[in-house]
Amino acid sequence: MKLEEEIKQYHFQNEYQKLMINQLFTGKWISNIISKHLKEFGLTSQQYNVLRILRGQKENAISVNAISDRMIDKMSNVSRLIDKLKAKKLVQRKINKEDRRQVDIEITASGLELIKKIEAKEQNMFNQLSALNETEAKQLNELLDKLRG
Amino acid sequence: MKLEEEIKQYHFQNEYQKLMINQLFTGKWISNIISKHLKEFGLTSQQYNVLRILRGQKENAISVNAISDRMIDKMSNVSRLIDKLKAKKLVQRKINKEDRRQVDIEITASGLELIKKIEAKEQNMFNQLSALNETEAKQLNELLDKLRG
DNA sequence: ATACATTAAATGTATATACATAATTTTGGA
DNA sequence: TCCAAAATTATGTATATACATTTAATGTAT
Repeated sequence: MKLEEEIKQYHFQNEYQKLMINQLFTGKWISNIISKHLKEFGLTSQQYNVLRILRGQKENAISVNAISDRMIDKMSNVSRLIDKLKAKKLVQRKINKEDRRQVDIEITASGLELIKKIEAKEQNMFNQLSALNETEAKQLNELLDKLRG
Repeated sequence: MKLEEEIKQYHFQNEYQKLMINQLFTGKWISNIISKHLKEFGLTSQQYNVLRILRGQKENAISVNAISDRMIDKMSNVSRLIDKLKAKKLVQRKINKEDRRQVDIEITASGLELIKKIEAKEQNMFNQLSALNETEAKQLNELLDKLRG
């Protein structure tokens, strides 16, 4: 639905104001799609993001800071996010021997399994974006990158 | 900066996965710009959104539900949002006489003043989007609308 | 070697949010 | 008319988030 109908606002100061609002709205829209998808697996989108980052590191454990650097939403308290994942036995902590301030995090076998299960149903999620064809999706990606300068 | 650098992820399953991530990232980016701008005025972006909706209604008070319908982020508890605005004397509540379930909300004079102050500095915020020219901004708006179907 | 600054992670705390439930009023059908 | 369903707003509660502070380890300049 057009933004105007979604929020019942039919006039904007300029194209940039509309863009801000549209971007906020669409970000929230995507975020809801993802949250719903992850709900049946008991994960938040932040937690899933961390799990995927850890998997991307293969065998190498990675510091809390490095996780934060790679997150889509660079929130301040990755520590507590790790707590949650650890409680579910999806990750484990290891003190780094070279720098004992640093705590390295590693995904567990059951963490890897969970990601697989989630990915098996992921196509359903992508299908919700199919109003755009691939060329348009690419074009949108480029405009978003450019927007952020 | 390109998404790849921002989150240090250089491979995506497909253009749609990248789009989801890019959209989340950019939504958060905009949201931060707005929050920072509003911080000096002591408002959250949700509160500001409500104030602007109320101003848009001119003289007419408007129900809590109608506010929710018009919000960018259609959150469940507008009631408590109104509490906060009322505590700052930016809005007031009025029981509707035709339907006593309904509570109509009205912006106060000082609410209107505050919006004016905020808007006076708004151009600074739009300037942060100036990496896109107006044609591109329009194109982006169209793609976002189309994405949501 | 010591003092001071910096870094990494964790914690405290206030506020925000999601989601379920309640309280009140209105609506609409038997 | 009366009663169940729906609508509207408010509240309870658990969790998430933002932001400041703390703790511990390391780096650096003298």
